[in-house]
Amino acid sequence: MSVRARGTTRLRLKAASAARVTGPRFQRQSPEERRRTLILATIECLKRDGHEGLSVRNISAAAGVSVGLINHHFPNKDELVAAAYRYFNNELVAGMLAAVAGAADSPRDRLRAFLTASFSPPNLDADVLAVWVVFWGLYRHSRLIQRVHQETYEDYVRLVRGMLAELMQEASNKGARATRADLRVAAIGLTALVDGLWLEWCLEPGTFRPAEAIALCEAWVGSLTQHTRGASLE
Amino acid sequence: MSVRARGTTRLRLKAASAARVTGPRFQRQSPEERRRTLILATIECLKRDGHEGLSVRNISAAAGVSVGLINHHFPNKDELVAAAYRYFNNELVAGMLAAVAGAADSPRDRLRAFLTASFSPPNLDADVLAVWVVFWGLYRHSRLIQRVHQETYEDYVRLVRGMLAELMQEASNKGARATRADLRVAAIGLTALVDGLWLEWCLEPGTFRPAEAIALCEAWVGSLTQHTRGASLE
DNA sequence: CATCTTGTTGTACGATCGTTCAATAACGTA
DNA sequence: TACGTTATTGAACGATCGTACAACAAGATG
Repeated sequence: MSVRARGTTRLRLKAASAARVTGPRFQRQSPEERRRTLILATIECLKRDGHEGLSVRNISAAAGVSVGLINHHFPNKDELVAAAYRYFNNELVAGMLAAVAGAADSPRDRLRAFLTASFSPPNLDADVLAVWVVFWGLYRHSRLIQRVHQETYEDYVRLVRGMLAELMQEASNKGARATRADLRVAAIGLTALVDGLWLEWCLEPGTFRPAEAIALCEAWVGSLTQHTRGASLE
Repeated sequence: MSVRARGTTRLRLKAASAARVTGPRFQRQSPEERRRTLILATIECLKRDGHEGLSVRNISAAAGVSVGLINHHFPNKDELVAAAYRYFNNELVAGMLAAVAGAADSPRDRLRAFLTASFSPPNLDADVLAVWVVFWGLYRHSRLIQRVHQETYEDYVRLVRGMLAELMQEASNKGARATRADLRVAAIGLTALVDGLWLEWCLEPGTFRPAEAIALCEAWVGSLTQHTRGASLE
């Protein structure tokens, strides 16, 4: 935070505050820039202080702006939080898509890339869990949050189902019999396993290593595609 | 809430409020009773309003008492919340232990009873999830909550590991080879799968039926005990 | 019936919350 | 350089928060 040195040290006539040598007291930014700054500050506060950190004063301080600016760029605090939730969701999905897209061209490699990304930073982080937990707590009572969830979670589900469909298609070519019902149950199970392991690790990082979680998930998928039948009772 | 009719309608001399015909305005209770009432009211508020419901005025209103009474039975609000968390945890574990104890005398039946209890009311409930989420959110920043978690979660882990140990012992008698490392990984995996499915169902109850979740878990345990080796890479 | 203990009430206080709004000033534009 | 737009500030507001505390009264005790 260096003192900004302007080219011309102008003499203010109206506000003749004694000896003004510093430059402008703040920088104007475009609404898009400022909104993004505030969103990032919100997530930062969420990571640091959890639900308690969600105050306009806390957030504005983290963003380095005044309290009033929040209500200038967002109609109210809930909208800012919802925007932060959307950003957080989009970042997760984008990271997953990128990880999968960067993997080798094999269903098994794509799954491994997905799992590796799931159990690596920045996702595998207690701070990140703290942020999610706060959003989950808001979910039931905020229509805004519900809408954002619905819009963003869809992409995640599509990714998981797509990967499993590839794998089961491959297994099917080798003689195994995999139905559409199996795919549905498999997606539910894999999601649950990943989420549960991720939750467990974030809450108590010492109990197992990320590599074990990945192996566990791969074994689970393997047990699905290896046998003729999966888990469903019907 | 009927008007309490006392045997003798006594005439108050000091507080000569006009025409006092009602009985006592409140009932004194033992500290244990009152503490329990306040704890139940806290959980009720948590279910109804989530984190927002955690105010002394909201809680005291739900308990039918005045605001000040909370600080008479608890040193501060955080202690009340921690007590509610302890109660909530103990209820869960007690319910699980009872379900398992009431099952037939077979490892497989005990596991099924455990899973059935996990995916049935009162555990399988969006309201209950909302309560858990709030507690999770408090976990990182409250030493009280951390201590309660540590003390109560231990019992749950012991139960899960005990059931899996039985099952793997049984499988071992039938020729399968199961190591202690497998047991550890199995406990981690089963816990994650149960938690993940439970979370998934509470968030979106329409996507699958509780019976499917049970079948999924049983198939997972089956794939562990059936084969010679589990999931670990080492 | 008088007395004592203490569970209970309800007000008051200071802190902090989200939001409003008039004043200010940064910076593009003419 | 002068002007206009508007991003930005910061004080002020009412509401609500957790807690403290003096007064009250319910119920046990003699």
